[in-house]
Formats: sequence, C-alpha cells, structure tokens
Amino acid sequence: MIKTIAGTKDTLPFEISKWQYFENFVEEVMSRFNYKEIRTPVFEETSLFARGIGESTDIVSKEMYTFLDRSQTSITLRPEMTASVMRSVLEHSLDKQQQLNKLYYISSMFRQERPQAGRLRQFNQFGAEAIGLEDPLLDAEMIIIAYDILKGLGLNSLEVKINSLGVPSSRENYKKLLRMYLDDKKGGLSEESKKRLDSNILRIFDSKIESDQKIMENAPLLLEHLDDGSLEKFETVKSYLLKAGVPFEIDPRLVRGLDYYTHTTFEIISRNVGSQSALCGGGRYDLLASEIGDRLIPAVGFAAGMERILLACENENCLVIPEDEVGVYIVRLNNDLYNETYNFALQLRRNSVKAELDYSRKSVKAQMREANKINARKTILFGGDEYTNNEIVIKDMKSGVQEKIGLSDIEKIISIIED
RNA sequence: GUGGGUAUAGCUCAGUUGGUUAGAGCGUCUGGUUGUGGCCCAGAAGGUCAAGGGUUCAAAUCCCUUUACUCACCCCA
Repeated sequence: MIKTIAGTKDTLPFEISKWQYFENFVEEVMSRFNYKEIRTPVFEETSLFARGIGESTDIVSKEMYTFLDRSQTSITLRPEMTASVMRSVLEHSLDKQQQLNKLYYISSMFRQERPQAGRLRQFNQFGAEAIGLEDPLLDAEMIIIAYDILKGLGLNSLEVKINSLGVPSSRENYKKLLRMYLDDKKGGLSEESKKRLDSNILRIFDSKIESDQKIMENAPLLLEHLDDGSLEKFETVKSYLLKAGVPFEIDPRLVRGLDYYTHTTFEIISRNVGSQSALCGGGRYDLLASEIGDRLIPAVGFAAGMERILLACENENCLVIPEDEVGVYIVRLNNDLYNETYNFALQLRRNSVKAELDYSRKSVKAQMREANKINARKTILFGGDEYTNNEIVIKDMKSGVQEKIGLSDIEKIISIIED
C-alpha cells in the first residue's frame, strides 16, 4: 500500500473546517491591517534561497529539497517565503510602484528535517512582510499582527521575545569583541559551537549545551554594543508595543538562524506544544533585497507555523469549531421514486439549500438515522400518499414537529428549511 | 545525521508464566413489522497479530534483522 511520504500529512475531511476557520481568521485580520495576499511558486531557482537565506544556515546547508529538473536547472522547494516575496517585489518592481508594500501569505513550505511533534517536512505558514520603509512602527506592527492573531484564536500561554541585531557595522565590531572574549575559552566549547566561531559566531548563544551556556553567561551582549541609531530604534519599537498592549520580554540571546536579519528580531513561543515551541518568528531584513537584487529595500516580516499553532490550540482547548450541519435531508419513502427524489433534492440545491439524500436505496429508518447522524436540521419525507396529493412532509429534527406542504411551493419549503 | 519508544480490526486498546477457532469498546452495515432519527437491544461484516528469519511439539507472546510510525537532540515555524 502506498502511503504519504515521511513528514507529510493528509488533512482529512473531519479536520478541514478548523483549517478553513484558521485561514479565514488570518485573512480577516490581515485585511483589517490592509495587507494584500501574495502567492508565489512553490519552487524557485536554488540560488534564490542560497543567497537570500545564507549558505551557512542550517536551512540551506542541510534542509532544502533541491533537485535538478530535466534541463539540469537546480530547483528548490521553498523552505520559507520571505526570499520569494522579495524576489517577486524586485522582479515586478512593486517597490517602484508604491513606497510601501504590505503583503501576506498562507502557504506550504518544505524542509527535509527529521519529523517530530510540531515539525513536518511539508508544513504551512502564514506570514506578513512590510516592504519599502524602515520605520520602527512597522517592526512593531509585525509583532502586533502576529500577537493579535494568536491571541484572537484563543491562545493564552504566549511569550513574546524581542531583540535587536543592530546594523552590520556595529555588529561586526561586536563580533570582534565576542571573538576576543572567546579566544581563551574556545577549548571548552562544543564541537558544534566551535564551527560557529567562523561561520556564525552569534549563534553560539543559541546553544543549549550547558558547558556552552556557562561560557556564554558572561559574554558581552550585542544589545549592549549597539550603535546609538539602532538603540533608539529598538527603544521606539518597545514603546509602540507597550502602547499596543503587547506583553514582551527582551531576550538578548535571540539571534535567529537566518543571515538576513538586521535590527529587530522576535519570536512568539508557547509552552503548550512539544519541544518545538516557536509558533512565530520574524524581524527586520534590510539587507535581503540587495543580496538577491540590485537595490536596497528596507523590509520587516514574520512567519508563523500553522500546525504548531493548531497543536497549541488543541492543548489549550481553544478554537471551538461549530459542528457541521445540513439544512435538510430528503427521505425517500418508496424506492420507485428514486429519481424523483433526487430531482427534488437537486431543485433545493440549485436554490442554495444544503441538502442531502441517500444514494443506496436504504430503508426509511436507515435514512432517518443518517439524517440524524449528519446533523440535518430538517428532514423532508418524500413519497407515499402525500406524493400522490402533490405534497411533502417536512419535519423539524429538534422538536420532532412535522407539517405538510405543497410539493411545488418551493419558496415556502425553503423558508421553513432556513427558519 | 544521532539517540529512545512503539507496531494486534477502520479508530482506541486488552491479550495472563509461549498452549485449541485472537478479544472488547467505538465506528460501519442490517434488523427490532406496514412510511420516521437520537437512547436502547439483537445480529453481521472486518485481522497474513508491521514484514522476514530463528528457537520450540507449539509463537501475537522469546531471539535476530528490516521497515514504518513516534518522541527527543540538532535547528527552525
């Protein structure tokens, strides 16, 4: 038997309504902030991600689904959306048509990692990007939108963490300081962290290994060595968040794994999922446009993992979706009216009524059971004496009350069904 | 890539120290009189006990291998 590939999942009919609810909610909030949806291809030229995200990152170096197509072009299934969105903005010169492009997406991403709780190889993210301006208000807005959506779904145990990475020049100075600090201590670092000394020294802060953490405990912090301009921006972001009522904590160790971040970085985590607790992450990436394009475009954005959010929702018992129901179930009283019953149901369906009926010549009892099972608000008994009198019986499934109506009086039938 | 755990019906799981035709609940289908649901009752269908090998008179049960799933590390959403 052929099964789904490891790390991929079917979304089955019984769980689809919660996804639709979730997606609609995201769309609604995004549209209130006047963000426009953007859709880009699921696969791109590999170099877009290699250059955009950074060769040394884990995503690019070991997690991408990359393959050669029939014309020997290296293709990659997108592991994230930001690089694609920026590519699209550059390619279509959206940045020249208006100063600020506020965009959002809800799409599948692909990363070849070992699956576990809250981590799939094909997973869904929603996210937003505000491209074209460097006002810190937009940094704050990203956090506000993400927070409002998670909160709006009913999640409570959220922690918002923020940090600033400053600009490249102050960061380079700081890296020198950090390198000096680590110079006589690097023997005690883990193998993984030693590699990062050269590739991405900031990420050593991310290490969960105790000995590494001990060494990093007294390391100088980037936040304490930001240039004045960066510091001021960070302060501004914080003040906006305060005024917006978004609780946050500053986490100087929040450095994020992607190369393109500058200034603000943030993450929203939940204690109510497995070890993969980051529901949402993002930040400012003023350098990305120039990495993959020919000009500088300041931008800020975030991405949120939808499976993880739904996990958190399940564990917190929020997001209560109303049960599916059907307007009316047509019960066929005699099987010689098989086709007439169908046409009657069809007439209702073509008049926007959600109607169901039996397709297998079941007994009346079995049809009634079915009507009950699928939550039909009304049933219509079709056939028998009433049929010869050009009537049907309509029954309210909650009260059990039933009445006769003229078969051709569709208007009235519909109004009773919808009542 | 590295560890740990699990694998019995569509689903959730029982299955004694190896011992006859492998069980339950839920779900599915049928029925509980003539044309009526929920609750209840009765019956039926449904299993190569993940796969392959070994030990044994005898294996779902013990041993080995493989595969799948799962959790965690790494990292990220």
